[in-house]
Amino acid sequence: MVVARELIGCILVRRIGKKSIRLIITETEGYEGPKDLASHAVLHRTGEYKAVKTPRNEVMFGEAGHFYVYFTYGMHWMLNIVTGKKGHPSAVLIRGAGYIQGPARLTKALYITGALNKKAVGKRGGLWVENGVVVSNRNILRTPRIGVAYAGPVWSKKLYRFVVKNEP
DNA sequence: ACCGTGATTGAG
DNA sequence: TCAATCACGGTT
Repeated sequence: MVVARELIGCILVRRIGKKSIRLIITETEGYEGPKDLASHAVLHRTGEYKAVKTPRNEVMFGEAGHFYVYFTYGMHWMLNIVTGKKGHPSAVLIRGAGYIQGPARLTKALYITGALNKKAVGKRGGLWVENGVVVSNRNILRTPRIGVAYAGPVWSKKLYRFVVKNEP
């Protein structure tokens, strides 16, 4: 959650050939640990919830500083950065940056696909984060995460979403 | 409010 | 095997 907060105001840089796109991160969501019922790392088995490594969520169980990029709704890519210690699956979903609102629009605008999954955050992969502007707490809204009703009454209400106020 | 689109998951 | 679901976005 600390990372989700810290990423607000940082600059997401995407390099495509000789050109780069730089966008200030404006919206993030944290998914933290093996108890977070909203997390892809936690499988909803009958009568039991458990953190289980699968081909899709595997990278979440590894070292921090790698991308978790997954495909959903048959057409959208989602960009996350793994943040937890090894074996403690956690990630931050980047939901908005610059003028772009929405996680699927962001990946589309930055040409982000599953090719970046499991890659390290850095220039080698052509996608990285730099220090940007300082955004104070009073300019940040904390809300429940979006689209996680399946996580149940407790976990769906956690204030794990951070968004810069006054976005159009 | 409703649907596209296909990977992932859990049930049989 | 098969059917439901989905960390969404565009259209009605």
